[in-house]
Amino acid sequence: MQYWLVKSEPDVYGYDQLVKDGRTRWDGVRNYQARNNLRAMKTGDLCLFYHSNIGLEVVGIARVLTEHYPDPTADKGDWSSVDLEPFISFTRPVSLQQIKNHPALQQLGLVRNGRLSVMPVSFDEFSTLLSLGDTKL
DNA sequence: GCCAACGTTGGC
DNA sequence: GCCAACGTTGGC
Repeated sequence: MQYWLVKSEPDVYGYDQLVKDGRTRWDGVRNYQARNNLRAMKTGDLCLFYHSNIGLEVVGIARVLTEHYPDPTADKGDWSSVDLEPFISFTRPVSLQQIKNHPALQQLGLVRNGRLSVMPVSFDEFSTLLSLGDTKL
């Protein structure tokens, strides 16, 4: 089981929308590093769901439903998508400020490379974020 | 709205 | 293969 963090702008596609839809295709990724991370996802992996631009907080967790397949929204190039479903909503969202201030989260991709939209997260980081979110699995 | 950080493109 | 120019992302 691997852990990830995915970013989305909530005015484009927020966690609430994922809950409403029940599942969604995570497409439109056009960055090689992020794409390679998508390709490494396995069914059942858990993704922390971060709201960028607006909110700036981790709001919940999504679950990987399918392994990667060609991104149908890409008319050229070699891009991939996976499908996600909502898994659990955080009792309390975890702000970027909290993350930046937390000693155990300094290695998080979100802190180190603010522009990467799909990144791996260690089990320890995942656990830390879960407890900051006042949430249990 | 600004700007820093990063990725991509294209000329040489 | 290098690097300057440009575009995009995302926090502030």
